[in-house]
Amino acid sequence: MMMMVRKSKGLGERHQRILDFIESYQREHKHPPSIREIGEHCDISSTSVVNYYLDQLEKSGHIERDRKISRGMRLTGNTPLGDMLRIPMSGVIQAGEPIPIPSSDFNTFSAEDSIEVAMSLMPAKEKGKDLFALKVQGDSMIDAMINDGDIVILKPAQEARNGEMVAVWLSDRNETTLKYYYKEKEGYRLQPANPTMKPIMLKKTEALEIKGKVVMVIRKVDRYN
Amino acid sequence: MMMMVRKSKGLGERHQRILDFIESYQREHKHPPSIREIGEHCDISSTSVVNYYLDQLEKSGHIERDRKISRGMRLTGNTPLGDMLRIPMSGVIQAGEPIPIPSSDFNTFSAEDSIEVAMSLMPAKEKGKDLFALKVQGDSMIDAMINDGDIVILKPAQEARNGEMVAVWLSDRNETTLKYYYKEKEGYRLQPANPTMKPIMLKKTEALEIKGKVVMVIRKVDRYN
DNA sequence: ATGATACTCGAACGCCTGTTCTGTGTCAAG
DNA sequence: CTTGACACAGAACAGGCGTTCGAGTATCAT
Repeated sequence: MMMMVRKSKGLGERHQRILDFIESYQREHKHPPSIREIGEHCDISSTSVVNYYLDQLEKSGHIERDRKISRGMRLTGNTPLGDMLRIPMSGVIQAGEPIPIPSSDFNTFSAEDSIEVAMSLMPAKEKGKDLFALKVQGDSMIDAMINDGDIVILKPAQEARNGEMVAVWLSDRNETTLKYYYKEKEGYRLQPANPTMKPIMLKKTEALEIKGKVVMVIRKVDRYN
Repeated sequence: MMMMVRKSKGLGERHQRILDFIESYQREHKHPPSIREIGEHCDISSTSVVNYYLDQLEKSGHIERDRKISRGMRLTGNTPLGDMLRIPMSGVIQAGEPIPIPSSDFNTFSAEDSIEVAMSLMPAKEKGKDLFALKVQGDSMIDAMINDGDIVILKPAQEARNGEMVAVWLSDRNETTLKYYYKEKEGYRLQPANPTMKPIMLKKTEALEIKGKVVMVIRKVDRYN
């Protein structure tokens, strides 16, 4: 007989697999799977075993269950309701400091600082899941029409096409900024979103590090409340 | 026997009642009701009658059904998943024209132009349901740090407290504008969000109509894509 | 060895639930 | 008046589903 991996603490492979299945099933069918369906897709032949794991997942707080009710289970903590995007807040962005790109460690359930955005609000194909959000600190982005306290949602990128708004690090000036990006024959033009302000012209020799593309800006106007 | 209200077109009272029940049940139990539960709470004694109405609601597109699956129904169009707000887009806002306040006719299912915003994104107690959204047209709001194409979410209001950002109609100037509102002894001060710009000072005699409070600003940066 | 613990299986039980069929009363059109 | 669509009730059927129970098998500390 094969050896079984033992993990008295934390999630075993089976737990993770069940969790993943519930999520993908929910996304596809718009409702949770039954115990037997979980068993089939996770190679568990007995419904009692699935129930056994479900109990553990409930005790560990990963799911909630409505006993007796058919398919009465749901993931907790995240609310992956299919049309909501959860974007991690990986820090602040300010003129004087580089952008804190989120570490790429795939921490499935550490949804601490994050914001939720409706899928339907997301432009085009940006619905990928490597987006991250930053809180703007200071008034240094006013020429990008972005206020102190605003939230910018970025997609990691090292290069950009003309006309895209990017977050760049200008090492020569030791400065982070958000501008519309244009590559021109003599160098780069960084155009502020505010049409009344003038662009920054860069020669090809000057260092310009693209850190990401701006996907969305959100401003909560709840100050003085 | 009692007379039955007939409405071959549109939703009858029963349809509406079932729809409402499904929504409230879902919110409370995190999963849809069964046919029998609908019957009990809507005073329908037969499961077949509930099924009868459910079929109609499905055909009319108000719900989706997974036949054979227990509690396999869900509201469509709105996705009232408890933590999503649906805000109607009631038009555009531009400097030269008054704000189109949404007509207050309570059209339950005409969710045509609207945007979805996660509850968790909403400031404080603004989670009321009389919010409305406007698309900014033109560059006239740049001193409010708001771009052409941005979406502003407003709460209807006729008065405001100091420090709140309001949408006002200045009839003397024939102009709509978004500013921070301050009532001062000599009149009103309308402060632009952009700290580099100067406020508008108004005397008490000048007309100032507050139309709403700004709750949120959303900018989708998907142009040139 | 031995018992405790963790894990797995298979089957049976019984409620819950969607489906279907028969029948009844109402109302408008022919 | 007849007819047929419509709204509704009630009962019975069959399958889905969570639950429970008895039993078996590793792994490990004692």
